[in-house]
Amino acid sequence: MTEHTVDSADDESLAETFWAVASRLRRQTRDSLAPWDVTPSQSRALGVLARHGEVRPGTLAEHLRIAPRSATEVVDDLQTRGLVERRPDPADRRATLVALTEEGDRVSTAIRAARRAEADRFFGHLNDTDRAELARILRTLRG
Amino acid sequence: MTEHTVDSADDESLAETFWAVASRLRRQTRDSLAPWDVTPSQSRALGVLARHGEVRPGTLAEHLRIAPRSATEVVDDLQTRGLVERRPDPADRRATLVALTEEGDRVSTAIRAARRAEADRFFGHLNDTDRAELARILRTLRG
DNA sequence: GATATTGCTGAGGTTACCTCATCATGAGGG
DNA sequence: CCCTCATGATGAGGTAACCTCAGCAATATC
Repeated sequence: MTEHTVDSADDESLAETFWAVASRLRRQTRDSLAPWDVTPSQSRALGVLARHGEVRPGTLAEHLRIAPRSATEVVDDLQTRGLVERRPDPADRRATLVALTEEGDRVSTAIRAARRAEADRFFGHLNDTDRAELARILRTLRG
Repeated sequence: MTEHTVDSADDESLAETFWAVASRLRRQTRDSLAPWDVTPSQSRALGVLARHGEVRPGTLAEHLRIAPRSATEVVDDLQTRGLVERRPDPADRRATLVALTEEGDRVSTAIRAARRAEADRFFGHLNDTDRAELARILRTLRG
């Protein structure tokens, strides 16, 4: 078994604590996505597609705030998993449109529910007051 | 400039706000580390070494909450940059001790100051009460 | 029509992690 | 004293999620 020998004593900065929490949340998210064999970044892309319908890879990249080339990659992965399909953009023959398949639509709906449950579990360790405080403070920091 | 913020369209969940803050902080941290050509994970390791003095790779891993093998890697990188050195542990011939070099000590001190300034800038928007609250809440979430 | 721009993707790189296998050393039992 | 098991570090090899740069079409602009 692992022992909790982590710095709880010394003056860990706020930023460090923040990152520790972030990495825990990231791992939990990953785990909660495991049943669908979908990575977090794929799930984010599915979310955009569910909200916006068919979009070009470039547009997807903007929504995800990543480079266009990286969007191509995510789309590749989703396509091999049969969750999205590419079709030519009738308006511009250079462009492609990416859309959810039926399966992709099902999975994206299921994931949305799972993610909400997962967030509840994670932040559920807090009482209502703390959760509200955290939300308020984070909104201040978001800028 | 490129960070994984979730599409900020609808449904502002706690998790989404959290990640929005995370990406802002991450970018700022990266920028503030640039002058020393040290990655965030290396800087975290330097921090642990500065606080704890010489430690074994395995102990370092515990503090950083990463696998022992990954600590070996971070130490490798810091060693090629001349910021740390390995020496045999006199108490156990299987083990190695990792310690800051003089240069590593200088750099880690400089980084510490820069990070504090950066954190002040980032978390400085909060008053003392909120900062304390945030720290407390994050510590309960860290697990 | 020549030129610049846009949209996508191939090639190849980076960071920060991971697991599994190996090897030396150390600790405890018989 | 030997045998077995646990432990510390590391080699080998892998993954996710990004990146840049180059190149090729197709479109827009002048």
